[in-house]
Amino acid sequence: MVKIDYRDPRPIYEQVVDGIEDLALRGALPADTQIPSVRQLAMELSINPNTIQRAYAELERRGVIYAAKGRGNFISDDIASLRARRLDEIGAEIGALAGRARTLGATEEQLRGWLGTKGEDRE
Amino acid sequence: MVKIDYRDPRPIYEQVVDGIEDLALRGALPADTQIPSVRQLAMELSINPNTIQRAYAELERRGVIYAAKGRGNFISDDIASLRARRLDEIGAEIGALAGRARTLGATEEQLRGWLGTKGEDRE
Amino acid sequence: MVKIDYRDPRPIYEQVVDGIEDLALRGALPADTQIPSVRQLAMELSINPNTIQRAYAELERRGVIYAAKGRGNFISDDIASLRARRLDEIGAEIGALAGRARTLGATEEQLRGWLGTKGEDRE
Amino acid sequence: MVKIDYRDPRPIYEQVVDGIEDLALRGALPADTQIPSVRQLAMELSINPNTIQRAYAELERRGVIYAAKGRGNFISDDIASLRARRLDEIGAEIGALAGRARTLGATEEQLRGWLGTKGEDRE
DNA sequence: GTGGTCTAGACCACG
DNA sequence: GTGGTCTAGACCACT
Repeated sequence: MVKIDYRDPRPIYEQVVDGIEDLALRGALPADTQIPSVRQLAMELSINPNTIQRAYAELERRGVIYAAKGRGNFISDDIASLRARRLDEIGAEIGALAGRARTLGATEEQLRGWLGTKGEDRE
Repeated sequence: MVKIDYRDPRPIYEQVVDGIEDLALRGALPADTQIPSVRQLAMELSINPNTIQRAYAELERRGVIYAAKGRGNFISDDIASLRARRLDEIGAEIGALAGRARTLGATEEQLRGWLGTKGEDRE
Repeated sequence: MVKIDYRDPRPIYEQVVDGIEDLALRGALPADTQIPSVRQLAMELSINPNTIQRAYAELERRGVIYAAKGRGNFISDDIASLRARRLDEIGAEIGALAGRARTLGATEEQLRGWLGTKGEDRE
Repeated sequence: MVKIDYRDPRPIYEQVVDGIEDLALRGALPADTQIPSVRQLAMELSINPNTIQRAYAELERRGVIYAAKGRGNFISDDIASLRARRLDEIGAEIGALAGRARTLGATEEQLRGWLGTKGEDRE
């Protein structure tokens, strides 16, 4: 489901949140898919259940999953709008970075180069 | 010299570091310019001197300033290489974000749009 | 873990940094080993926790350890490259001292003698 | 006489001490040579006379110069022993560094290489 | 419990 | 006056 890297400086709950959100936004987990229960995922990852609980709460707050009492947690069915929102955020970040780069003297050519091209895996 | 935003989630010392580094990298503070003393800036910003001290220590570690006991802190020369390094970092970040955006289905047109154009201030 | 010498003119936090870095570089602390918590080591050495905190921050900056909020501090893997870098630094220092010694009239024989021989502990 | 580098992290008085000691030990200033008065050197270097005063006091303490009241300061006539002592110190430092390098896995060949060879200017 | 940030106040070395 | 170190004690985020 998700991999935890203990050397990652990010808190564990955040790694869980990001991992599941990523799967959902990329479509790897279709709408209404049930995700593991808190206890189950906690066991799987050898992590304190409180940590998973917190991650799920955050995912629900973000609208990525919804909880059905007594039945479990499920991927939200409105992933499209979440994806759009996320893209907006990324766009804003890129815009801010580009502005800062220009301030420091970056050329337009450099900027376009950093963006990479489709097919190339820049990350 | 620098503005502190208490709503900013970043720690205060980091805001100070980024603020002064920005001024230095943009060339607003020429080489060997003396920057405010620890105590003075602390008073100006109504911040504990230790916090400023920590910020200045980080700036010295980064090579942005150099400190001399009993004399004060000064902008380093060789800002050029720091600027180049910083631009590389920004480039890598933009590349990573662009890659992630493509994964989520962003079009090349969107990406170019986010980059903005010279003169436009996207942030 | 580390010994503090109050007659040593070096600041305490630096003695802690050097002590732990030494253990890590020599391989006495394998990768991913957890080191004492800030508070625990502070108590052990009868030192203020802030001082230990500062030492650990420096160690993290140097890549000797990595920290995870709420979990603790751990020895970094990739100690090998740190060791190589450290050896380069020592080599440069020795070279500089040797040059200075020659300026003051040291003979090549003296220099070789100072270097000592394997097995002999010169310090 | 001596050059002050304001970017040098060493305190100014130490730069003066080291500079003059260096000249004396290398023989550039023969025994009993008169060195500039406190005021004169202070003016020359645009430095606070107190700072020069402190440097001269340290030089006298080290036996590099001697003060003749009312007549000025002069290079000591027993430079030879000072030089020998200084070489001993350097030797000890090199020995310590070599020991540490061995602990980190340096080979004897590396050590000899760092020492450099006569004629080569390693510093 | 863990690490990280901040404040307050003290002391030292340097100019 | 300057920067640098240390202590004491508080608060926050994370597990």
